[in-house]
Amino acid sequence: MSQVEIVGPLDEAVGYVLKQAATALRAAMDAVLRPLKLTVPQYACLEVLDQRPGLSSAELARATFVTRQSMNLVLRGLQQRGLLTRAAVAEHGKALPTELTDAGRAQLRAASVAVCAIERQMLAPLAPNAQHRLLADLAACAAALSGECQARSTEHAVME
Amino acid sequence: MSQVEIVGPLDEAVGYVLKQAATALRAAMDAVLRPLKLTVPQYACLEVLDQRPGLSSAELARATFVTRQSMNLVLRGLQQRGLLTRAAVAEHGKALPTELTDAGRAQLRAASVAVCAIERQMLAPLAPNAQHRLLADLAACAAALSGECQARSTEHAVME
DNA sequence: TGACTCATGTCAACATTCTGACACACACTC
DNA sequence: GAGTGTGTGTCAGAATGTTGACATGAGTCA
Repeated sequence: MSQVEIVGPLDEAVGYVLKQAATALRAAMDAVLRPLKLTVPQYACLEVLDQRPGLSSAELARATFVTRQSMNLVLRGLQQRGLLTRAAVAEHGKALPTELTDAGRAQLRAASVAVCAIERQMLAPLAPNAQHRLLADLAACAAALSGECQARSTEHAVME
Repeated sequence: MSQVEIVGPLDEAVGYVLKQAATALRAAMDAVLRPLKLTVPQYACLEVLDQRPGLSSAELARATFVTRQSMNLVLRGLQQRGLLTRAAVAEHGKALPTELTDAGRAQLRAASVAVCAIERQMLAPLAPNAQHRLLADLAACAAALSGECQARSTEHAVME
């Protein structure tokens, strides 16, 4: 029985530390977003929508790692508060393009400042180059897991 | 407008990529644990308990990033399946020490092998030294967030 | 001793998210 | 044109996790 198959101490397991970091980030974001009356999924929705206006609910859901059904509730809440608008009728297929309102953009701006502060706090112990490295490594890890389903051709690492 | 306060493209936001990696890992773990009739929280519970026998439900909850109440349900399910035992009476305070049974250890062994395979797949694109660096960087990020939160809310940080 | 604080286990109510299911709209093939 | 496949929006139910609350046991300090 080789040691490779045994999980070492938890602090040395990447999965555990990844979960720890994600949990801490989630809690911190939740704390700073609460005064703005925004949940993390709501903020994520606004952020994605600001960068990619016109996205449908289903596309938004994939971008924020939730189901279409959950995103639908999020959108409904944000729409009622006047932070975004959805087309009443579909131009193409059944997808209803969604866009931020001015109020939504203003709210997002405030939230974005708060969240950026959290990110800076999180990355404070790391040098700038280490921060970029972390970003690239995490992206590679995510791709290595999710990419397995569709393409196994990633035999070689793509460096940019 | 200063660029510092604006979240850049999502792919360059550490929080976003962190969430992406955590979600992918969670989904992959869920897939390999399902045949073993284990959920991710259940596996996490077994893993922690194996490394630190005798932990109470509350301690277990903190170690696996859930509430005491949730952990209680997890423990109840695992206990009914004979994978762990809880002391009927508390020796000290109200804490009920928990330990794995032989069946629990066997189940954990199988799960651990599967999860380790996932971790290796996730880390495959990274060189060994990059893997250790990622581990350390993530730990530093988590500490930078949770340490600050604790210090601000309770005024005194408990370091061990 | 008594009051206080802290941690634990547990109950109940609540919120959030997911799974399963259905109908609809478009693109493609035959 | 008819059939098929994919993507989308939506409803309902279930599972999951959380917050709030309470009683209990142990330690601390006046």
